[in-house]
Amino acid sequence: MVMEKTSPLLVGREFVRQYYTVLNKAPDFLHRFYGRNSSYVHGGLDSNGKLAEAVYGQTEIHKKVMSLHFSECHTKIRHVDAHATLGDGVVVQVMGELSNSGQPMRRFLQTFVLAPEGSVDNKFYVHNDIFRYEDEVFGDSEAELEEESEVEEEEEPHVSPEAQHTTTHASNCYEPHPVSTTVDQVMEDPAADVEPESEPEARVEELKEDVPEKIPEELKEKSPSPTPVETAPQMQEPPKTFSWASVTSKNLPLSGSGPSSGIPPHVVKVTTSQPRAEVRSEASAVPLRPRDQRVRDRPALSSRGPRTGRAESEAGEVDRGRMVRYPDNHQLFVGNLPHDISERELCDFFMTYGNVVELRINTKGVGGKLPNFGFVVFDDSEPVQRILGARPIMFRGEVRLNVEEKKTRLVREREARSGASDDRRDSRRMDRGPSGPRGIMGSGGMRDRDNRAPPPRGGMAPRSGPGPARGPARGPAQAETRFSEKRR
DNA sequence: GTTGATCATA
Repeated sequence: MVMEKTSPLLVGREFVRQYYTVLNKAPDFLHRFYGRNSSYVHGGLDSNGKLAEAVYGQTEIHKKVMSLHFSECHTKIRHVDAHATLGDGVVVQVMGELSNSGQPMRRFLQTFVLAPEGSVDNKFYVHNDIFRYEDEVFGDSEAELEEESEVEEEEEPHVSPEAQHTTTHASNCYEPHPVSTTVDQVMEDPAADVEPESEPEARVEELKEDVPEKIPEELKEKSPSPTPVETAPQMQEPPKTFSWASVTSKNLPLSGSGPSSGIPPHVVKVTTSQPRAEVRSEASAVPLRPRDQRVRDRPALSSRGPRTGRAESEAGEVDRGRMVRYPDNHQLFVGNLPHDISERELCDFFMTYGNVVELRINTKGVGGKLPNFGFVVFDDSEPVQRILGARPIMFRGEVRLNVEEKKTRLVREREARSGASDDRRDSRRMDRGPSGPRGIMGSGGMRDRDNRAPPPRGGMAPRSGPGPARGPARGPAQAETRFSEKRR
């Protein structure tokens, strides 16, 4: 399982997040995901009542998109499949429901073929985009509906068992929550005002990665590890900014190349994670090193994970086999857990801070004590820092979780010997202050070349308690946004 | 109250 990072599934999920976010927030930029030879069809019937045909090329796609008048387009993603395909591409199939302009949700099936951008690894653009509404294909007469419903039931078991599990679980931990882009507040970020630029083709390059960046916060979560940025009070604002590009790119080695020149489309970069050394030739992944300079060593991420397994297994297999360990700084020790907590609940809780790659609640103490601590592993150290900085972390609004960066035995011993408490305090102090002298957390590093800094991410605690948390109250909001979809 | 287990090896 695992290796989400490098896997096509990861790529697909990230893409999905970005795509639907753009669709919701800035549909006029949607065309940037495409290239000159891309194909696009988005449901609809032509004058003869037949399914609409595709249009080709970014310019036509842009026109088409505009003609569809996306507005307040909300999407609920029910399932995402992503496989590596020919030419180092990734084929992504999305099943979900979409509502445009306040209309009722309609089920759809959308398939994307993401092709490597070419000049730079890990960058992709949408080469094909096929979207169909279920009702347009199957019809929606009542009779049919009934049948459908029956079918559904039957089918669901089919699909669902797996799909749902995946989703469920996944949705808890890994799945992109349906990007219901309802992000309101969040959007306040500058990004929101994406300037409507025009000339797609012309500017694509510039914008390429911009759009995504500005997008919703959900995407942001993955922002690359923050470059040490001082985050002032703002940090608390909308948290994560991130772009597909950045996300993916965050670990990219090559990212250096800023602009991918030459290629038109809004390119999506994907990151896969792997340790630096591995330059891979294998199918998908490419690991890498974040562009951020602060990256020093990045151990590879491993692929195992308890629950994640399933979800990831679909795609993760590519890298399977490779074992890697998660760096300690990607791991968060969580103590003072309520005894009745489940991994799932914990996962839901921490997902709002970043991508949870693995999570375990220690059950060791079974012999008498109940488990009250666990580890949450993220795909980056940044969420860990943010969490530490957001202490106190209140869970269920009442329990203050004891979150700390995972300590190795050695460290603990050392601390024990030399006044650990002091150390600990110090560390906390530092962590906390986003505004502190060295805000480490931050917003990071998004890669914007334009310097549009992503809004600091900060607010974190999904449910920040009363505490003086430095976490502004936004945390909750954010969390809610995400959770809302997931839970459904 | 409290910091795991896992892989395979030069």
